[in-house]
Amino acid sequence: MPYTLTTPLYYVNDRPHLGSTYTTLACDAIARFQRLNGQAVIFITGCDEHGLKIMRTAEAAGLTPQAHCDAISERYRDLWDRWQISNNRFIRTSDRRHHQVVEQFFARVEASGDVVEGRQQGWYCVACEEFKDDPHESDDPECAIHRRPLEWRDEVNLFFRLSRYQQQIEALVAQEGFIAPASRRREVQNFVAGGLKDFSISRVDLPWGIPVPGHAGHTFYVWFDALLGYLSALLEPGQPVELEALVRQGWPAQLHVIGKDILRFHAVFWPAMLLSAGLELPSTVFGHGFLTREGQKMGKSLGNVLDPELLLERCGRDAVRWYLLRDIPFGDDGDFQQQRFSDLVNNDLANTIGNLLNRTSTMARKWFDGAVPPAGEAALASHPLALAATTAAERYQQAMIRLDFRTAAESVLQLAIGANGFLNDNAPWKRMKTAGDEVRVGEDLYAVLETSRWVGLLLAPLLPDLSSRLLEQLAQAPIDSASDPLASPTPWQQAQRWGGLEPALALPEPVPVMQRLELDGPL
RNA sequence: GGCUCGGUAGCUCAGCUGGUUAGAGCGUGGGAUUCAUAACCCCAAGGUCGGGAGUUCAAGUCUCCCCCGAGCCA
Repeated sequence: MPYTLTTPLYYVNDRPHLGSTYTTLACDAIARFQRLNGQAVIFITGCDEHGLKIMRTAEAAGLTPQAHCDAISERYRDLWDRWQISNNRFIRTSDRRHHQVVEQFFARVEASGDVVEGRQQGWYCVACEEFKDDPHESDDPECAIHRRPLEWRDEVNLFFRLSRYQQQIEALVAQEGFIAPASRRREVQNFVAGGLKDFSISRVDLPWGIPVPGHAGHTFYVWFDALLGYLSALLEPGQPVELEALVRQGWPAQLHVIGKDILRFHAVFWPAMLLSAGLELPSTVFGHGFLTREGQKMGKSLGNVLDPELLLERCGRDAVRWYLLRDIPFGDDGDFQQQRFSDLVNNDLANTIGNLLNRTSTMARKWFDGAVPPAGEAALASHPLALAATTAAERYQQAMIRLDFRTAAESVLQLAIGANGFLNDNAPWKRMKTAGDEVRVGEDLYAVLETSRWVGLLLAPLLPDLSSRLLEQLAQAPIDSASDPLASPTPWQQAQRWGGLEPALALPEPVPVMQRLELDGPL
C-alpha cells in the first residue's frame, strides 16, 4: 500500500504565493521522510482550474480560460521544480481524464440517490465561489473575506444531499486523528453539530466548468470538481478511467494537507461525497496555519507579499525550508520575520551545523593524512556522542511521524550543539601539542565526524540539499529521498548505525556547506 | 451575540494529571578559546506567568468575572 498524500490543488486565479509554497514544502518533507522509511509514496499536487472567478480573471487578461490556466499552472509546475518538490503527480482539473472521473463519480452519487434539484437563492461571493447565507435583506452586502460586493443569485441547480450523512460525518469528525491538529477538530465538530445542509454542486450558465451529464446547462461547482482531482491524480499515464481501479493504486489517501481555511471542504463535504460514491475515506486531514509577515497579513493591498520565487533566488531552498519548518509549529499560524529568519539560518545552519563539520574536517585532514582518523574507542556504541546521535534520531523519528517538524529539527540541532560542546571540552587542537595524545585526538575527531554524518542523514527529509552537501564533505553518497525505496531496510535506515563512517576514507577539502545570509534591505 | 483557542523574559515559544529558587532558542552584556564560516564553548541580566477575586497546606497550572488578540458560527 503506497502512502498517498496531497497538497490542495491550487486555484489558478493568480501566481503562486508563499502560502501554497509553505504547504508544498511541508508535504515534500513528509513525502521524503516516508520514502526514507521504506514507503512507496504518491505525492499529489496540482491545480484547480474551473469556476467563475477563473473565467473572469482570464477575461480581464484578454485570454481564454484555458490559455490562462495553462499559463498559471505552468508557473506552479515550474516553481515546484525549482524548489525541488518531490511530487510524482501533478493534476490539472482541466485535464480530459479528470472530466471522466468527475462524470463517473457523479454517476455513483446520483445512483445513491444523493442528487436532487433545488433552488439556490442568495448572495454569492465570486472570490470564495461560495454562497453566503447571512445577509438576508442587505442592500449592499460585502464578502467579509474579500471585501468585495456579493452578487445576488437565484437559480435552480443540483444539490448533494449532505444532510443524509449527518451521523456518519459526526462520527468521523469526532474520530481521534481524522482532523489534525486536534485543536481544529472542535471547530468542525461544532459546525457539523449545527446540522448539515445539502449543498449545491452545479451552476447554471457557467461555461468554464465540467458539464453535468444529463443536466443541460449545468456545470459542476468548482469544489465538487476540484476535490475529485485527488482521485484523478492517481491515474497512471494512459490508463483508462475506472474509479474502481484507483482503490488499488493509492486510494484512500493517508493525508490531505491543507490550509485551515478549507478544512470544512475536506473534513465534511469531501468525506460525505466519498461515502456516497462508495469510496474509502482519507485517514487524516491536516489543516495548517497561515503565514503573516512581520505581524501583518500579507496582501496585495498592503503590498507586503513575500514572493516565493524571489525568496528562492535570494535565500535558497535550505534557508527557507529550515525557517518555515523549524520555527513555525506546523498547524499554528506563523509570522515571517526577516531578522529572525536570517538569525536562525545563520546560527543553526551556517554556524552550528556547517561550521561543526568544517572545523572538524579541517583538523582531521591536517593531522590524519587528509582522511577520517582511526575510530578506536569512538566506534563504541557507548560513546557519549553515539548515545546523543541515537537519542536524537529517535526523537526525530517520533516527531516526524507526528508532523512535528519543529521538534524534529530541534533534535538535529541539539545533536550538533552537543558535538560542538564535545569538541570544546576535549580541545583536540590543544591535545595535539602533547606527544602521545594523537590516538585520543583521532578518536575525538572521528566521533564528531560521525556525528556530522548523522546530522546529514537526519536532515535529508527536511533539507535534502544541505544533507547532500554535508554528506559529500564526508565522502558519503547523497541520500535519495525523491524516489521510492527499492530495498528494506532502506539505505537511509541502514546508514543510521553508529560507526558507519569508514576510517581512512579520504576527506575532500572543506568548503562551507552553508553560506551565511547577508540580507541588505527587505525581501 | 454564542462557541473555540491564545495572552509566560525585548522576540518566538516550552511548561504533563496543581508541589522545591518559572525553562529553551534568538537578541543583549561579559568571559574563555583559536580547530573553524568574526565561527564554537561558558556565564550573566531580564518575567508581580494579561488583570482581579476564589478554592487549596500549595496555582503559570483548577473555578468565576473582566480586559486584549485570533478564529468559527450567527
